[in-house]
Amino acid sequence: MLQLSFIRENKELTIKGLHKKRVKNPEQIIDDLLALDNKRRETQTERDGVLARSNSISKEIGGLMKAGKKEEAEAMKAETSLLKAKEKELTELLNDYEAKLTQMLYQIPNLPHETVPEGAGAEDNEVVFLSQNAQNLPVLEGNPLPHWDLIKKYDIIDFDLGVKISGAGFPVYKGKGARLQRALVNFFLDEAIKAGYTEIQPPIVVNEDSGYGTGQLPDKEGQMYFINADGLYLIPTAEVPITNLYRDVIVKDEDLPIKNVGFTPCFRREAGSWGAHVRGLNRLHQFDKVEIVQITKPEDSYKTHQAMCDYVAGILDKLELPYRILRLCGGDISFNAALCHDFEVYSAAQQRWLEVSSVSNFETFQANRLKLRYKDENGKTQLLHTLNGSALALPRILAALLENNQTNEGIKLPKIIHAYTGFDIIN
RNA sequence: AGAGGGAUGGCUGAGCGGUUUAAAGCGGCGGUCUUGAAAACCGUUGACUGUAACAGGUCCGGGGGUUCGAAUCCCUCUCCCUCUGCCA
Repeated sequence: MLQLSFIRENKELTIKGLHKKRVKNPEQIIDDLLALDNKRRETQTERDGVLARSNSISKEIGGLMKAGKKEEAEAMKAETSLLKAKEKELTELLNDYEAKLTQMLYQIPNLPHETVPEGAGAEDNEVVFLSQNAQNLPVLEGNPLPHWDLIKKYDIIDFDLGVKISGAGFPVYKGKGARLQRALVNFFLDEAIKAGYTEIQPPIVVNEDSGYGTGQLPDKEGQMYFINADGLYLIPTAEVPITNLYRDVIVKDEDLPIKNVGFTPCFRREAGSWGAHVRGLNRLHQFDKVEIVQITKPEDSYKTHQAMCDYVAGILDKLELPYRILRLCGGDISFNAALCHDFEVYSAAQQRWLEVSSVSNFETFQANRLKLRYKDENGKTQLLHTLNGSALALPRILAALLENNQTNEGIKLPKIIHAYTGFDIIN
């Protein structure tokens, strides 16, 4: 969430940013927020005065009791009952204001970076890069099959078996399908390690605090699977556990920047979507993903965002997949992000662009909730910036690899992965 | 899962109702001394809130209570350790 102090000091900037994010009537929202903030601070000042008086009386009573002046001490207790009542009333008021302020802040999205284009939705996203092999979109010869037919033809992924043991959206990977996915995971992890990331294997269930820390809660509660008996959530992305490692941490200067990578299954309930665009591997309840997470000083985060985008682009190049990079517009960018670049690969049989990665800079938006800080050169405690990106999400990469590389002989895999799979064709 | 013991500042650890505005040690930072370093000695050493700046307020695992006053007493939750049991 945004810092209240920032909003107080940058009211116009905040309102401008919220307009770009297509928030309705931000003037009213910010006015209400600041009015409540004023009331809160007045109340706190008043309560603190009452507490200060109570504290000093208690000390005096302590002194008198010690000196054996019991009667004088008793006399002083009279005032305290009044103070106590007042203090209780003011504290309740203060708690109420604070709860309301927090609720209001939870509803306010992050402000977009200046490079984020204006726009209402997906159609206004800006294509900032098109890979060489996507300049002319590949056209497949003969009767190309979409991946949901290819997986049946070669018997490498079975949705029906998944339905039998779990439900829709839980595919079973078999034989070369399973081996290809495992190979890709290893490839992605090795690449990240080469780029200086530290591999993390986090738990894939998290507690409520972690859900709040990275912003899945309170709003997106319905998106996560919840284990009622233990009060735990299945993670929707490795971002949640890996970023929450640093919740309530003041990071040492020499440990910055933090670069972590983790492979986990991801679980998403994603209720209510139907049709061809969610067929096959396009949208699942459980899927595998390798995620990169960085934590940087504020002045470094945009340079880091670029580096992370370059890194993801490099992997797609090695996989020889046609892709484009979109800079999401104000209306389409996620609630938490200040800047987000989506990577989409072209899946030639579906003739569709599939989102395979999303690289975001959250600036201090997550760090503020996480209380993730460092000491700047003046010794002052400051919020850090958090960033993350998929590198990469497996199912859609798999879909594109299968579709784009199909031939009459079988699916010919890109060279880079042969050493990982131990085979070069699925037939 | 049963029984018992714990949770205090970056770490170790005292405090068990009123100079605790948390002792002491270690570590960190600054200084004296030194050609430099070590040792020794001296000083310093958290977070949040609040203010123009002070002041003030909050924080001893979380929440609630008793009291004029709680790190200290009571209730409750969470987590950790030891023993027993179970187990990949």
